[in-house]
Amino acid sequence: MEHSIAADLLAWYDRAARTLPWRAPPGAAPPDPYRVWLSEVMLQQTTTVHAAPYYARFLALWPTVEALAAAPEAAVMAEWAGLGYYARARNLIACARAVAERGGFPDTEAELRELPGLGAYTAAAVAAIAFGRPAAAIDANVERVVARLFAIEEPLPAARKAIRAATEAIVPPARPGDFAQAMMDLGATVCTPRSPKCLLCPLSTHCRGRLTGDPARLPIKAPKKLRPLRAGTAFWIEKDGAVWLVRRAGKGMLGGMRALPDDGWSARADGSGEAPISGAWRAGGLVRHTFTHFDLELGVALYAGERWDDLGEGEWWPADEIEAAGLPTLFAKAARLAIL
DNA sequence: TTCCTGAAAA
DNA sequence: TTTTCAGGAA
Repeated sequence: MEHSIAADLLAWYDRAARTLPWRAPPGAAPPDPYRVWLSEVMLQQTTTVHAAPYYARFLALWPTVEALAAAPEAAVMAEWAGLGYYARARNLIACARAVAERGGFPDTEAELRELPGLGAYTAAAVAAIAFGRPAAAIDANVERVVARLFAIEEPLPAARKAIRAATEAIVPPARPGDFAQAMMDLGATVCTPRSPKCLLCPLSTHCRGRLTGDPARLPIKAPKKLRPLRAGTAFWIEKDGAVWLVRRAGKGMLGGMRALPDDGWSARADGSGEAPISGAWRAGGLVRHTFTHFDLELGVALYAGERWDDLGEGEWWPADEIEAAGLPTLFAKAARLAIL
């Protein structure tokens, strides 16, 4: 009974698999582990459409894990700009260096799990896709598919144990990598969050959620809490066509990224409003930006004074090449306002 | 609990 | 236009 779920899913995958830049066709030899790992890290909390151009650029710049390990940190962070969750980029570098050091990727789920930036999901995905291990790669797509398939009524996150057990029971010994990718494709294209296309689903005859009449309500999620609104200011300081940029602290919000100087706003408190240098300022507009756990209203202040000493650590960057600075989206928005 | 962003829905 | 939502690691 259970084994036919995998068989039906794989038969569907053989004709309906999405073609993605990092993926081997169904049944083909697995791609280079480096490519599998790079794509999976980029796909953490990120859609395939958004990640694809980043994947192509990274691969062109750094075709091997050794090349990435040898890359300057600042260059990697700048290439990551706009993808979000910048701890992933810091972990990417640390992981590349660890892997280069030990002479290649380990080929078991447990060893992969030890590397920086590889949690339960990514370790299982790389083990299955790159090394053919029968590991259960459970991302949000798989969670949704399995919760519906077995009509798991318990709300998330408590349901994770039951979902894991159910998933492990249907992972096939043959083609576990294709199985993992098929589950993700099914979740992304058929068993979608809002209006699942049950009529097109290769698993509809197995699906107990469908018998309840309304599979779309699964998985049940715990209610989310509302986001506070914070206020802050970013400072645009220009001199002879160049802008003053700083490097943010290595950890925390937008950690390690190039940025405009600001007044210290955070998730927990508004900024002080204090400018990094004294002199006249004029208003450059307001940027609204939403983070996971708070909304931010960032005022942009434009320097109108004429004393540029006492700026501290930072660098002058040509204002007309600000796109190339690798600013995270929040500051890219602020820069766009300032340049108008 | 702390980390971002862009697409989709309202 | 504004709001909601999708998507894992530490």
